[in-house]
Amino acid sequence: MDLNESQRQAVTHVDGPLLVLAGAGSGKTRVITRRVAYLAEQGISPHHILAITFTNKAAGEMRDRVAELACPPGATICTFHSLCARLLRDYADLAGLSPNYSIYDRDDQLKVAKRAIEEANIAGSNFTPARVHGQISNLKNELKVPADVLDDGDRYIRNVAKVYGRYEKILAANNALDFDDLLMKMSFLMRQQPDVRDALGRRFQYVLIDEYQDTNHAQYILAHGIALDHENICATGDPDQSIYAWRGADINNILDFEKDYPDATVVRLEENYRSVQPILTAASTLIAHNRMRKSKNLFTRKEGGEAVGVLICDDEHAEAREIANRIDAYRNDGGAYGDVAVFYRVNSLSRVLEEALMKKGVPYRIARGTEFYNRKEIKDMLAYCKLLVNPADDVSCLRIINTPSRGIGQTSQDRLASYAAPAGLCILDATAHAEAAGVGGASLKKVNAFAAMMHELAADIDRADASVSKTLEDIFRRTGLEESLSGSDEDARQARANIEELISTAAEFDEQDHEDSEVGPLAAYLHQVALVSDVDRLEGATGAVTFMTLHAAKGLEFPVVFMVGCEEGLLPFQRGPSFPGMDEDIEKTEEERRLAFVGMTRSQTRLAMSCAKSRMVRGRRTPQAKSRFLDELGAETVRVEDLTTSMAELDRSGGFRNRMKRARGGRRRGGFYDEASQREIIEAMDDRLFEDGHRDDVDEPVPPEYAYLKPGCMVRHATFGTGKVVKLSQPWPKTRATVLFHEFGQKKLVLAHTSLDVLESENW
DNA sequence: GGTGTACTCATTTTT
DNA sequence: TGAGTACACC
Repeated sequence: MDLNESQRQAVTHVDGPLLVLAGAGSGKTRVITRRVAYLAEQGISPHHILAITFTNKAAGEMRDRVAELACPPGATICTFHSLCARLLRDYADLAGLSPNYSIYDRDDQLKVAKRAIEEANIAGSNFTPARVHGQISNLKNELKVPADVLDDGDRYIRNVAKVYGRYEKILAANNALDFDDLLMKMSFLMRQQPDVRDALGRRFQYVLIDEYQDTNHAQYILAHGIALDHENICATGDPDQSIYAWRGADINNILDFEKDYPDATVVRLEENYRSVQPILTAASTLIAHNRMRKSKNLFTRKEGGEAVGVLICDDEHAEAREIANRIDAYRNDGGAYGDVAVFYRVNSLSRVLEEALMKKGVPYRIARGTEFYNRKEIKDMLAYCKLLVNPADDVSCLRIINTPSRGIGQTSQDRLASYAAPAGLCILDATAHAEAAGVGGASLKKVNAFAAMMHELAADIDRADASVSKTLEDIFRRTGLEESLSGSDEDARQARANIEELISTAAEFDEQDHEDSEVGPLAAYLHQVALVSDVDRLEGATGAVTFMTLHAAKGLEFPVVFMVGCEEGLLPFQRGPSFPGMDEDIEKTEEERRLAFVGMTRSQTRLAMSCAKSRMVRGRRTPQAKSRFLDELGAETVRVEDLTTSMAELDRSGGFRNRMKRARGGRRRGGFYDEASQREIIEAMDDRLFEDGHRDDVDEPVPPEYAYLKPGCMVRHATFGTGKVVKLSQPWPKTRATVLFHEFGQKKLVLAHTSLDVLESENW
């Protein structure tokens, strides 16, 4: 067997609780997949095996790898959320739900939170939907209902409890669940219905949970509930990689596993197959500074390897330039761009890096979860589906009642809503009583037409032969979405392509068999889609440098890694001011240290960590101190390179910036061009500034970079990346431009909000 | 529905 | 600084 001794031990352990403490890069995934196959070889029906992961991506990979091991199919390999979604459909009656419930995504959840705040009549900057929703989410993860915190000592929490109560009422009225509900309702169901728990225990006789260090309380209860009788529970994870406490993950779940199961077998996977010695030593030395952990002795047999670089730079621009140069050099030495990753603590650090790489012509990609399913046209389509499956879903109803616009304006919507509420109707029902609701004139006809259309669509779905893809096609055509997107502009083209893609994923879904008899295929499809984000898309070698946050890096590996912004305040992250001697939250700092550890242990052969002595933070140049973590790496395996020059500060704070600023009437941004290209721009444009760039209406020169913004220019936007200007909505001076971005289709950008950098223009 | 402007707020985000 | 948003106005 191609396993080391401890891996073998973990794989071949069959009955009873097992804790696998899997160090970074120790072959954990291999152990889990082999273990599933091994259990099957021992004559255990795969039907009785449940493997739970945190992401669909991980679940998919595990399924593939188990299949490769010639394991008979039938094991349940899925995420906590998808497991619960399925069980709640099966047990809908017992859970007091209707199985066609909608699953609300983050946007929908925030809409509900917003309404709940309004209804609870609580205002204040502490009560933003996002914030309150976060609190509610945490409470749900702890399996707390509003009543549990209604008498809390903290007034803020008491108010949150009020909103939480309203929030739950709204969800219930819409027959909808949020992500946390899936876990919470299922936990409650198991608690209240011993029969359900027994049945699940009998069905899933072997339970495996991956990334156990990131489980929250609800997930803990679920896993242990299922395993209550047989105790065949195998938890794998690494406490040193627990980085989601802020989202409710409880590191004590893994630290206390042996208390929960005193008989547990504990296996430590300590041989690292990923990193060279200096990287592993530095990372281990760093993490040894944490007190809340199980000590581990990671080792590697990989010989050699360079010392970990610690780069000290003048500022973020110097840092970015240095990294760009090194990536360039690596490539010239025969390396591939795709080998390289750059990690940062916060997304905002990516900008300067992007600029530097772009200037060097180094291709890069940013790993963000900007999902396919977040696009407007996709969400519109799915909202129609949700509404058809679940007419009570007012959030979806309001989303599409006037999309595409069909003359049902805010007023009519309000009338329908206020008619529906006291009558206990949903809004879709209310459209059948539009006249009674006070909708009159032209709007009345429009509402009636909408009601009739939805009625017809619903009737068609009920026909037995309706496949999901066919339903989607019908919706696209008959709701007028197709017509509204029939234009020839890039926006519409992209939207149509996206919808085609959606329909083909639905066709794939149609191909699979689903035993789900509780609900129709459309409902099952919606539940699946709601729980899929496409981080899966970040795959394969692309020949580009990869940028991502430290959080996003978990589970990945790269030959070459740069970690930027290793400065106090950024890593460890701290909001607000701090000073020596100030009380610190040790647990938070330890999580930050784990985050640094995760980042470092992603790298296979080369690792450089950089810091800058000064950095722009929220529009202010701020002196930065290097991260304490850099001092905790141990001196032997680290090579410090001081790249600071006394000249640098002078260059940038010098007269040129001010000149730019004055030329721009004291507004707009700066800091993108290096001095040489800035001079070039100014010189090229000095005599044309008046002609092209002077605003007649305002006695103020136009910012030079915008004066030359024309169709064909390459531009860069902080959120969307680089793109090409398709058109300006009117000739300059203007405030809006349409830009074609490779990944995001066409976006209208408001230049008055200073969101663009012009990269190159034929006019220069 | 498009446009301009004034305001406020600023981690990480597997589902 | 800069981006999203709320709102007023056409």
